[in-house]
Amino acid sequence: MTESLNFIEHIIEEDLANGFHKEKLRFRFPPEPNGYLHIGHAASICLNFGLGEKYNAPVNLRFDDTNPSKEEQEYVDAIKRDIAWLGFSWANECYASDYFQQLHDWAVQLIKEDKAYVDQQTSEQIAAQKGTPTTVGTASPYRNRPSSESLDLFERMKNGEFAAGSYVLRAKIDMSSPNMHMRDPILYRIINAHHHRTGNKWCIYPMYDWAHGESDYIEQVSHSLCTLEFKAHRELYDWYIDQIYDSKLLRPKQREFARRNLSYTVMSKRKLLELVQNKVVAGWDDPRMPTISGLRRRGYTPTSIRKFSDLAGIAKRDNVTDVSLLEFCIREDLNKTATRVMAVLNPVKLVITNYPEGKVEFLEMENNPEQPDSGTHEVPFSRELYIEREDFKEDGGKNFFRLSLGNEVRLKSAYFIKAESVVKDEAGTILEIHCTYDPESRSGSGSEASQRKVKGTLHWVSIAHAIKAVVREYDRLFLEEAPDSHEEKNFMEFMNPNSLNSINEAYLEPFLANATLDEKYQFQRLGYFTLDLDSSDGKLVFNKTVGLKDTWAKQNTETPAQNQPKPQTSVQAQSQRSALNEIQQIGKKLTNLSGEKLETAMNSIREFAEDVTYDELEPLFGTASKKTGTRIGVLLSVGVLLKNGQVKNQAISDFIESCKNDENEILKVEAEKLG
RNA sequence: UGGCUGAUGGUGUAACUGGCAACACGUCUGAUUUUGGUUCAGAAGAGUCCAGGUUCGAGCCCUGGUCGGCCAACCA
Repeated sequence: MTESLNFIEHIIEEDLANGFHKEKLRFRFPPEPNGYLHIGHAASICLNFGLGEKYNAPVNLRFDDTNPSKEEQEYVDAIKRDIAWLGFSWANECYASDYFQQLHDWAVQLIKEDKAYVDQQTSEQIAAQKGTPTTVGTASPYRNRPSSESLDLFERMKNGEFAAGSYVLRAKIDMSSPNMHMRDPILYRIINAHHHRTGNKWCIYPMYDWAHGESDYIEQVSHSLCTLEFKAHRELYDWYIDQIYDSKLLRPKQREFARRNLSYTVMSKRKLLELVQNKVVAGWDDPRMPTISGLRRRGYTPTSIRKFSDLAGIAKRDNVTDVSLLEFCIREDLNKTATRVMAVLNPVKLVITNYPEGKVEFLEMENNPEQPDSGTHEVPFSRELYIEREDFKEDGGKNFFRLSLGNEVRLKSAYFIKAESVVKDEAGTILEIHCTYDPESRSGSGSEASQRKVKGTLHWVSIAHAIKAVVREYDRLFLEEAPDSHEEKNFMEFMNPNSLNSINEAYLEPFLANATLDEKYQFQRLGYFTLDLDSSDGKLVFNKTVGLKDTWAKQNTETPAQNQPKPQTSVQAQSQRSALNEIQQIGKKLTNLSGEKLETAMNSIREFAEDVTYDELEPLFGTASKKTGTRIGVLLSVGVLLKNGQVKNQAISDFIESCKNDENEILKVEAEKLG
């Protein structure tokens, strides 16, 4: 199979073609142990480890532990657990902190070469001298301090003689560089905190840029892949390596890709931490969190997450991937592997009046129809059952395939029943449904009666045998597709208040008394569920991973079609593009529309046209005749201009005339209107 | 006002040296079905951000724009 390559693979292939030895390929995944991994990290993990598998190259797991004030062993452990769970194994477990001595020695070398100096200004002073992206910086008064003096001060920094914040070591590069990162970046700062690995051995710690590239070099990583926001760091990354580079060794190269965003959630450790700390969620592994541990607890499988990363791909542009793709991946996996069981979440009592009281039958049910070898298990059947309240309507109507009075349905793996009557309380709520069953129709009996075709098949549990459980259903955490893309609003404002729905008394078939944390279940007709950590002996708690695809629910709710162009109604969207641009955009789609949608589109063009000047519009009179939509947009705008007092000059007349002769009906009609 | 970077169906990605814009999700039909699931068959949906240019031919090359993202932590 010849898969198409992503742009990183193209880079590697090109390097290989240019003589780079395949055996020297080496990658790394470099998390900072300051939080839990999320689905965005999974993209990076799958990229790096996937490359390792593809080229049979080692992949290191390297903890970027250069800031002890934010990092903890707990995070190190969680990160290792998550990567291993995803099914990847790293060649070496590395830590930036392993290289502290080497990094220090190289820093001393830089000072001796007059490429670094100790600064003793406040961070405010240093920031002020840094300039802005549009104005150059100014030199620190300590920039030309003799290197012997810097050497002495750096040694004393290391020995703990100075307070935190009083001294830093800076690289001497270029205070007027257009790249802010090159304006004498800080190499070392003093932090008096306990480091989770080096303890109190050090009180000076290297900054990210100084540690990262050099660590790549030490480990001889060939391709150092990171996200787009580090693009501006690349120049510095290269500068640092230049200072210590030995041409006999491999020189790492940094390349950047776009981070993966998921709709209806946030994907930054800082924001996820905020959710945890504000107790909006129960913890890093809350099943609503986009963390690997959250998804695991929710019931996602490693296969599904790797598949998702595979399908979503990797590129350089900003993106928001729809969660429906993730949901597709987990459904696909679970459909093949989940054990089918029956559970009723919102029960109503069903009495089979012609079934003997006290009788119990144990019926066979397939564990998984997708896997013929998966066997069967027994389900008890009796006179009184629970079915789903939504599965009964006294008068269902034509499109209602479930149970209604006088109507026959099949009970899954059991018998056909026909509803005869209902018992209600004073408020009209149904308390019991009374029905009769056909004794000849038992599933699997092979009888003629058992092979009848009916539209509906319902799931059920026997009341006397059912076990109770808590079932937690989850909805998206945010109501907004991209909650953190609004500059003027905090992402917390978009929280979905109903993201958790806990059902305290759901009824499960007794088979589930032996449910395990590893096993995945399909509650038939409802969705995929998995046991939660909160379960204990006698108290079962299930998480709903994802629902089954539900075309019935879709029919009932008038959800707006998702495959239509989004109406550009937001003020923000409109103000960001010029009116003319909007007209062109709408115009393009015009020839695909008809009826009401066409009217709406044409009207919005007319609205935008109010903000367009003749001078802007005129160049478009020459628009190629095959671009009919654009020409209609231009013509409509001309109409508005004329209405507002624009004089009809020769150019306009010519344009209108050419539209009249066009093949397109709309164009002709609109042109006629303008004379 | 600067530097860097990106723009391809509703969404995410492809398209090697310029050659019929492809795949997946999603959407919509129909068939099958003891899950309104699955499976199978099919459909709709893009003038590749805009305007020029080069070329027999441009998503790709050139020129000029537009719009988005990133960059001024002793964070990573």
